[in-house]
Order: sequence, then structure tokens, then C-alpha cells
Amino acid sequence: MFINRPQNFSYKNTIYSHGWYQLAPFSLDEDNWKLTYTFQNETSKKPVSADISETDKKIKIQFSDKRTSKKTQEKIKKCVKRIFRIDEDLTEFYQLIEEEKEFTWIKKLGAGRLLRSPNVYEDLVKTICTTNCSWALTKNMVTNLVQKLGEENNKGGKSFPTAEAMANVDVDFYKEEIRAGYRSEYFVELAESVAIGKVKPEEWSKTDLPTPELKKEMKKIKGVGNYAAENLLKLIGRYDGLALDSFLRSEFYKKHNNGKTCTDKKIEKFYERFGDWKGLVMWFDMSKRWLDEQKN
DNA sequence: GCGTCCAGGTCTACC
DNA sequence: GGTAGACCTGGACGC
Repeated sequence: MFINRPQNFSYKNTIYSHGWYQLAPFSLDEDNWKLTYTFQNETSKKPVSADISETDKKIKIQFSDKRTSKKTQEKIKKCVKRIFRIDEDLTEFYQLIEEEKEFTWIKKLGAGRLLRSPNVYEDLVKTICTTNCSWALTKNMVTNLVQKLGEENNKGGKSFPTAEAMANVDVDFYKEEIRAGYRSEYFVELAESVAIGKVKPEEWSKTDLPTPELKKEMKKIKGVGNYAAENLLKLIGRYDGLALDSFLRSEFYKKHNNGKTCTDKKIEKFYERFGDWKGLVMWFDMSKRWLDEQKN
């Protein structure tokens, strides 16, 4: 199964856009540039693993189970499009940065798209796992969630757990098995709220709510503060927040402030001219060094 | 081996 | 609305 690649799209630089590709159920074979993901499957409950790779003009999806139904294949194709943001229109973003020499590399390298999960709920849980801890611990928590609560297929692939599966375990499980620490209570509350339909993260992608109001909605969820909400907004395609975290701040100090610390207001002022796209501009401005270090 | 620091922050109480 | 202090984990670091 194939998907057409959009203009200004780099398969590799989209995978490397941020750390999400390192989080289960994603796994990346860098020698063959094969991104594997195990998708939830509502119809049979048995998840489906798929290898994603690129050809000259297309993105290729290969299913580990050849008996995967056409209907499921089509659903997974839709998910892959979401993961790579195939249908996202970045024309305005590229036009905006074209006027600034410092940022023209983004378009040239086909960067600009942030890898994401097949659904908002997974991005939400993973974002909470990034708060107040090292990246190693984030990976550990997410791996535990997938290994201990995800469904397994006959190839050994495990999917990210559903809200229902996450709601079926208690706080002690999150503390002892997931090693989520103080986040454990947040996960129980969140999973229960999503499972009964009280909180609907998937609606966030479709709502017409202005960003500040949507951000307020997101921050009602325990464990979601300013950084987490703005990170989620970026993942659903709203880039008017910077999602400042310790990584972005320290990179900004090094690159634009002679290594000295400064206020968040100063950082915000620097990117103000990019309006609704400032969050995306800042992310790629700060992560250029990281992209340069990856295999290209 | 042990203690301390801190990392892709948030929450609550208090002012 | 702004701020201080508590909150879990685990790797890095110094001793």
C-alpha cells in the first residue's frame, strides 16, 4: 500500500523532527530506514504491525500480517497520514520563513512536519510522560505502558493501550509497574475520563475554539500545564505557542543570547514576528543542530 | 557505594 | 497573577 508524498516533504527529517520516533510502539531501523508501528485494531482487537518506508515518490506501508482486511488497511493508511501530517498545508509557513535566510534550510531539507501518534489521546499521555523527568525516564514509562497494558498480536507487536485498558488498572499499578511516580493519579483520572467520554481529546483536532480557550480546556487535565498544553497544540497543528521547556530555553540561550539566561518574555519577543507559526519556527530553529547530527 | 543534582514541569497553597 | 515548595524517577556526577 502506498501514499503519495507531498511537496517539500522529507521522510527522514519528519521522523527525526523530535523524539517521538524513539517512543513505543514506534521503532526505527536506521540502517534500512524502516519505521515500524503497531496499530490498535478496533475490529478484531488484535493489533496490526506495519513497516513504513519510502520509495522515490511515495511512502510505502507493509503489513506484518498479510491477512489484514482491506478495511483495516485503509484505516491504517489514514493513521500513517496523520503520523506524517501528509495532508497538513504548510505553504504559509514556508512563505513566511522564505524571507529569512536563517530559516530557509527548513524548506530545503523538507523539514517542518512534527511526527505524531495516530491519535490525540496517545500524544496526550506521551506528553505527560515527558514532564519533569529525563528523556530516558520518558522512554521507560512509555515502554512500560505499551508492554504491560498494550494488546499483543501474533508477531509479538504490542499497541499503545486504549483509555479503557489504562482505566482498568489502579494508581499502585502505575507507580509500581509503569514507574510513573506522582503522575500515576493523573493517568488513572485521565484514562477514566476518556473511557467514559467525559474528556474527548480527539475533538481537539476538529474544534473551532480559539487557541487560548482550547489551551484552557487542555490544562483542566491534571498533569497538563503550560508546556504540555502548548506541545499538544503543536501536535494538533496549532503553532502559536512556543511550548518552552528546559531544552528549548537552554538552546535559545546558546544560540541567541550569548549563552546567558533570559526571561521567557524575551524568547517570545524574538519569535513574535512569525505570528501563528512561531512555535514551529522556534522548534526547528532550536533543533537544527540535532537534525544536522542525524544521518541524512 | 553513597549523596546530590536535575531533567523536554505541574500542582497547591499562599500572598 | 505571581511565587515557593513539594512531588517521583533514575542517570550522571563528584567524592
